[in-house]
Amino acid sequence: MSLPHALLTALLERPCSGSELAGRFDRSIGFFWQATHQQIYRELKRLEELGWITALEPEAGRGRKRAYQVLPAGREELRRWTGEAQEPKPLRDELMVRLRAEAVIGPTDLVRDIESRLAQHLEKLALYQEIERRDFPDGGVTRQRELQHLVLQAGVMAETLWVDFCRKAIAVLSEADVATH
Amino acid sequence: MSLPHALLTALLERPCSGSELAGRFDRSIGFFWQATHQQIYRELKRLEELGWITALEPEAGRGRKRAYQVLPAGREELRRWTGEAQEPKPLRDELMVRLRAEAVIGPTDLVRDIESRLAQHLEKLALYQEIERRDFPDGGVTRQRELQHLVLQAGVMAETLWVDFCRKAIAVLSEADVATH
DNA sequence: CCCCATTATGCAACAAGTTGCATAATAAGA
DNA sequence: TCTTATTATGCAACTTGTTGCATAATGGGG
Repeated sequence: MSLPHALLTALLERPCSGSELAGRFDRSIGFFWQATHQQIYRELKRLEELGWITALEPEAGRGRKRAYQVLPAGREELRRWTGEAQEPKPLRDELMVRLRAEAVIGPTDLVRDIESRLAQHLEKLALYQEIERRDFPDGGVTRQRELQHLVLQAGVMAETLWVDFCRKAIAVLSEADVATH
Repeated sequence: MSLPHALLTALLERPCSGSELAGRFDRSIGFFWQATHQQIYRELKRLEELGWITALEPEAGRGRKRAYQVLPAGREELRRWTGEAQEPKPLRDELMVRLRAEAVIGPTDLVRDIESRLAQHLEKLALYQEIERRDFPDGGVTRQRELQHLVLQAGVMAETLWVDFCRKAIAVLSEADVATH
């Protein structure tokens, strides 16, 4: 159960409409949580029924766009959920299955895909580092800023890990399969 | 669509029964892919209907345990899937949402949960490193072994990342919230 | 042999993610 | 002003993961 809480977080950061949320989940929030517009609308309806959020009147001149804001009960639910104990989620990535599969069936086109992934991860790493420079030149002045920076750092660390791992994988996959290697 | 392929991989590594698969998904395969026994049985039935695997006769003296093995069509499907291009899956972890939530609502018990997580990740890291020492003392002699080692290394890298990250998070979360900090 | 505990298999309901499709409202361009 | 493109909202079907529950077979102990 995280999409509702991600929505509550996003709306507490800034009240906005369903479609703006969809945009934010495609971009900034999407760096650490993803959701489709169908999901978002589905969930907004639920959150409203639970009394955790409320819809504001559409702004003048913006006839249809309906902004949502978090109610006290929603804020309290987010506080509860944030502080509760949760199990870490184990690693789970198709790439691991595919590497194990190649180990047993022999060479496939997997190395080409990993080369493409390497490029993508390098690109994303550069983007995160650029965002870091732009948004957090001094790290973070308030606790809030520091925490936001921390989440971005998680992205940097993850992309760095994938870059390293792709390089390792390409090295192994590119070797000729010599029996007494 | 990865569970079917994870099952094909596991069965190619070693034909076995549904319950043995469940055990393997709780342990070794479970380090990089997880599945419940309900899922496994559901999927085995599907794979059999697709003609990708076949059930062997129960072994003598093992009246009920039914082993499965992969058919040529299943092997070919696994080869196809392994080599196809796939998008990397972006980072997606509740902990990031919770950190962002705490940034906006203020202090919660999150730091306690992260301390507990740190211990869990350290423990798992130690376990993976022990497995690495035991199973791959020389890295890997064949391509197959090298690829298996590589997947284990991914686990080591991931746990190392989480240990580092938890430490960073604890440091930030433990600071008193001073405005002009 | 009998009884109880454990194991192997599997149905079912629900939640959450994914994809397709749709309508109405609004904005932009001619 | 009219037409077309874009945007905002949202229903629906399906897949995959999660959890509860169940039965029958097998194993172990008394």
